[in-house]
Amino acid sequence: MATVKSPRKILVTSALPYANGSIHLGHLVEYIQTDIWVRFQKMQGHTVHYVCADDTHGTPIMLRAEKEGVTPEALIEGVHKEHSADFKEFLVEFDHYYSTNAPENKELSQSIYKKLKANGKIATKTIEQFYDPVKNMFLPDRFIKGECPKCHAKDQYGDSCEVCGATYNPTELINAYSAVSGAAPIRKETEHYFFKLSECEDFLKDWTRSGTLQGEAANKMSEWFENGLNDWDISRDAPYFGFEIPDAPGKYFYVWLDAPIGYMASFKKLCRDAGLDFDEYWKKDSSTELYHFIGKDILYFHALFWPATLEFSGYRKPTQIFAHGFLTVNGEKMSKSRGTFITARSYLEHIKNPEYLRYYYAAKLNSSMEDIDLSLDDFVARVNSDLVGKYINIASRTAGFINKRFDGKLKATTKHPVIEALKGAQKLIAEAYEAREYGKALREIMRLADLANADVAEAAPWVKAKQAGDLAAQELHLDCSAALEMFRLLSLYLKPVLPKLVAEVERFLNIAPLNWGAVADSMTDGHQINAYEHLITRVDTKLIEAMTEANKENLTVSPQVAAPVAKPMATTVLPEAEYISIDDFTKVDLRIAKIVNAEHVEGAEKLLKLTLDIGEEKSRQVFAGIKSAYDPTTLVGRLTVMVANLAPRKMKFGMSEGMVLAASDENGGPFILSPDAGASLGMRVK
RNA sequence: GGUGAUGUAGCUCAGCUGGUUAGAGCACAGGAUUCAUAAUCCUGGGGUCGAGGGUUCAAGUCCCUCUUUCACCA
Repeated sequence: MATVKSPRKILVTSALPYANGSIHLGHLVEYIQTDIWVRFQKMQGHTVHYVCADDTHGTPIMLRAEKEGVTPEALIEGVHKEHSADFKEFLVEFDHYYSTNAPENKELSQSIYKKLKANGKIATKTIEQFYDPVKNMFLPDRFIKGECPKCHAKDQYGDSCEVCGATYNPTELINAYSAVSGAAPIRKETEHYFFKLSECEDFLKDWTRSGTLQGEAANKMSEWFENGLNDWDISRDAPYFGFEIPDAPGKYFYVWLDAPIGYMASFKKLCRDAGLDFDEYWKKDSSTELYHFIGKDILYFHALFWPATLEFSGYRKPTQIFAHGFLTVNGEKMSKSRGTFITARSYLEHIKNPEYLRYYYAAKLNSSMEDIDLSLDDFVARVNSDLVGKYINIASRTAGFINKRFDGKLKATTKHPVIEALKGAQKLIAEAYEAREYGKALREIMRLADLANADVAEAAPWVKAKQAGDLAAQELHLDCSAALEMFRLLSLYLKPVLPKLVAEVERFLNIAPLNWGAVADSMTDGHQINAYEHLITRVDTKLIEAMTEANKENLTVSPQVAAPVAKPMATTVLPEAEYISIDDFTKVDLRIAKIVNAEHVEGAEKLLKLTLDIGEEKSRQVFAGIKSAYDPTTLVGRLTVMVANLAPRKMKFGMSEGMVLAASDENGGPFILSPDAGASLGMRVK
């Protein structure tokens, strides 16, 4: 498969970034992963088109534009420029980078919709939704805020609580308000359009089994199948920034309907500009290949809606979906407070060289959906040791002899064991790239670089350089030429990852742009190279520190916009309406309880079963969500505080007759309470 | 709550369909070398492979239970 037989025709996409924010290090995992694959395929001599676009529609864009006092079109145009510049600097080389807000996309979206409708795959249904009576618009869940029904944290989103992690429906929020106008939302009926995904189950099950998905993704799919497929709501009511649905005034396509069609639209524009045949790539029985690189979070859209949409509107389906995991930084979710929420721009400003990051990501990437970790210490160590210490060092330590002693002319090398080993690794490396096992490819390449360095050490050119005589000179010439030939091959193998650096290597070695076929070549007798100038510098740890510091500062600076609102919250007392009376408080019967037994609950992840004695005839059984912090055996015998008059509640594992109190926040806990010495079981807490 | 992943040396990770004394890079220690932006080479220490059961002649690798971290769904 590796070397060119008949060239393949391949269309590749990366997921469309939303035009509502900047590209950050997490996004870049995917674009770098895709770009490496595309460059590798192009080096193989295949015909590859790599397209992408900004995802520009939806309520968040509309509202943000409004807030900034610009049109949505102006907003997305600015973001498009910013995104394009970021990608370019990270050497992500799209053949076309478009926008979903483009005529081609409108045309395709509407015609696909019409075909789905003609195929009986569209239904309408009247549903009830939240509506902002002041702003006169329907509200997505994310734009409804209120008090969490579980922990009563304020200002939580309509779908889940960021403080306690509870999930719920917007209807359950206490004192719900619209994040847009602040008004209390009302319920209102509206007619929506649905794609009948429920009718596509058989097709999708077949498609899933056809080798289009990674094993883990297929597992995920079967989980979804078990739950049953629901019809997909594809319409939104005006006002909405997007495309209108044909013959449905005031109804717009939901952003996720036209986003993947944006892949087609971007390619369509490329076809028009470059004279390619759109239908050859998208017609139902196309023999070309189509690959989508995505994050695992959007597998649902790409593995269910998207193939079904294509199938029932008469297009080809993706050859494969390549899902990757998320990025963590230093083992944790990217965090603004820790300074690890790093934008592409911020990286460029501080670290400058994008190829360090490309190399590090490549070293960590494989074909699975596992998350990958950017460990900043490891990043510095790895880049410095692999790239500077091993790879570039080979040229750096031998080129000087060639230039000084031999006028920059090489000696052809024959039958050198290390060069043979390097050439012999071609297949393994190509297979690893093809399978998106970049980590494996780079491990092999670095093993070969070690071999090259060991060979130079054994040849000891610096010894021969001091010896007199033709023989020593000839050997010196040969040894250093061989080292540079090794360097040429290593450069070739690294080129998909480090295109810019290798372009400089090509200039230094004075050779044509390397492609995979050049593995078989060698630099010939008398080949003239250029003077060596050092090609790469080490990463300085200080730059990393400066970057994380700067990103921390960003956070403390930017909230100033919100500060006038936020500040009074912290300093002023609660408004009177929030007070409770002493009577309210005394309704809560708090008691000192003795934990007489505590045990694990089979099948429960968070719960412990406690038996509490508060001096009643019968002890109480209480389930408490404290398993993560307490070993049951250490709890037995100690005193704590319980709510004795909480209504008993039936839980999956039995009745819970009360509640123990515990403190926690995002930094830790839960911590249960203990009374001071002297308190005894059954005492009332008041 | 359910589901899918995940846990291997100080750090970051390899270990395919179970098979000799568990590997790499970095870090660390000792030695060599000085061509190379302190890079390179050789040698070495270091792991009850998350925990406990089980299957097997044989398990990091298969099965069960528990546990860590992460994600998705409701």
